[in-house]
Amino acid sequence: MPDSLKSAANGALEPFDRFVETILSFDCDRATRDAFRRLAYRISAEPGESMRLDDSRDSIVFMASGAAKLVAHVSDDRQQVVAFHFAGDLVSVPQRNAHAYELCALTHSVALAFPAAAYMALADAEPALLRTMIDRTLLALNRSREKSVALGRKTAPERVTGFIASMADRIGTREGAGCTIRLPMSRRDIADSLGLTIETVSRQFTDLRGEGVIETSGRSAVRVPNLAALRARAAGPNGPAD
Amino acid sequence: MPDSLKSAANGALEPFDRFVETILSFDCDRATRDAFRRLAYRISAEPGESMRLDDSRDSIVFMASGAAKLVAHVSDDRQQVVAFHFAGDLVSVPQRNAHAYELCALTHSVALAFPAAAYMALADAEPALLRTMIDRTLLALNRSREKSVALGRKTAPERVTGFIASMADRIGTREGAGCTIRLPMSRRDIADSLGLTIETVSRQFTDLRGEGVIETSGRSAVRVPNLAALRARAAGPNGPAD
DNA sequence: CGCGCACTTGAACATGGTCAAAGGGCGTGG
DNA sequence: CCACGCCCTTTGACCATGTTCAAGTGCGCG
Repeated sequence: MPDSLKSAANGALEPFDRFVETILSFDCDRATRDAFRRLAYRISAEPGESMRLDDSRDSIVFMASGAAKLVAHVSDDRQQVVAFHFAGDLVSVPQRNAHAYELCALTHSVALAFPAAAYMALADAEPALLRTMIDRTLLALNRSREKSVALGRKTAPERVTGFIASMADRIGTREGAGCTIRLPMSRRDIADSLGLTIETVSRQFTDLRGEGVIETSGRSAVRVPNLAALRARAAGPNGPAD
Repeated sequence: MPDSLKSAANGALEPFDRFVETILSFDCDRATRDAFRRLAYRISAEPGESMRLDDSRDSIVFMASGAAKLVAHVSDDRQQVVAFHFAGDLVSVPQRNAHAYELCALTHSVALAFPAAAYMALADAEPALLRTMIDRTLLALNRSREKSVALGRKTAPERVTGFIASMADRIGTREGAGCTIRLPMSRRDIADSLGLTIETVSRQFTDLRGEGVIETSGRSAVRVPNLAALRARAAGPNGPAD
């Protein structure tokens, strides 16, 4: 498949153009932009495929299109999805150390990868970009903290409800008081993200369906008739924590 | 207690001097340094006390001395310790939103707090500082991800062993192949950090003691005769994940 | 020195996991 | 276009890890 066709599917934009538009959206001088272009390498991956990164050093990955999961491998039969990422996201993937991290495509994805050290060296010349990096890293940190709270202190029903609410915010399409979501990840991915098993996730979906909080059609489509009702359930039986 | 005495206990260094030494350790011009000094407000807290931050906006807190826990409150009877922080750490504390976050002293602590937005505005003039901020935020992100892995996919024995190994690295004093740790946090704090109950944590300590992996004296002193043996246990029965 | 609170220990219980099997979406090939 | 079949998902029954509830122990502060 020629690149021209692929970029047409992505809104007629080359991955690097999308990167410039999303990340270098300040007054970035031409030389710097070209330096980033030379540093970047293009990655595309099909569903289930791992994004081939240089795992001998930290990487920074810009998701030009698609959806991916960042997975930490604990042992052969245990893995934890640390985060989900979608088009426009900037993902920091650490060099393999204590746990092996892997960025794995959920749908057909195109991304740009950079060696983190060289990327940061370039960014040093552009304070505006450094600010963007901080803001995005802080966003990732806050999401990660919220995940810790869920994994450490929430029940299975709360985790699943919270997950659906979060996906509604990130990739749902609003419809009045409700929302429709096309989930790109499998029940296993959801389970590995929430620290549960596929069976438990499935049972929670069934319960939510029974209570009319969600409707499903097929494996991936979820409709939330009333977002407020969903969020109320996600906070637990006592309501919001303040 | 006059400030002069307190700073003497902290190695004869005022909190702000410690901040300059640790964070503004690049060639920072005088005007900027003074601007940071005017922006900072000094906080000191005794064990169990919450650090009084302006919770209407994000804060950046520099721990000049002591130890603290960053706690997310889920409901009255459920809380999650999101991170522990020690002298020299820079903590990003979000404005209260979904969950109420609180930075709470474990030992007598002195800190400098800044409104995050104003702090970042000042930092914009100093790329070297922005880099420091990114590096430290990434460190926090990686620690948070590792916590997610532990909370989502590790057993109680693995979590407790991993916790002790982590504390050995951060605040332990090496002694040949071993290490001695003075834990500033209670069993409850450990439990709230690991997503367990105090009883489970206590039982794990008892087991580790029985197997000779740790020795304890009093409530807070832990000696690890062999750090390698501890780390081997922390990785789980299958050994490291690669 | 003695009191209180943190910690430890024990026994019953529950949430979610494991094991097993049936059902159904969705891609493939006819 | 429809039928087949794989594999993801759902459902059910049993089980285990960690929680809950309850009682005892001892560290450390006043």
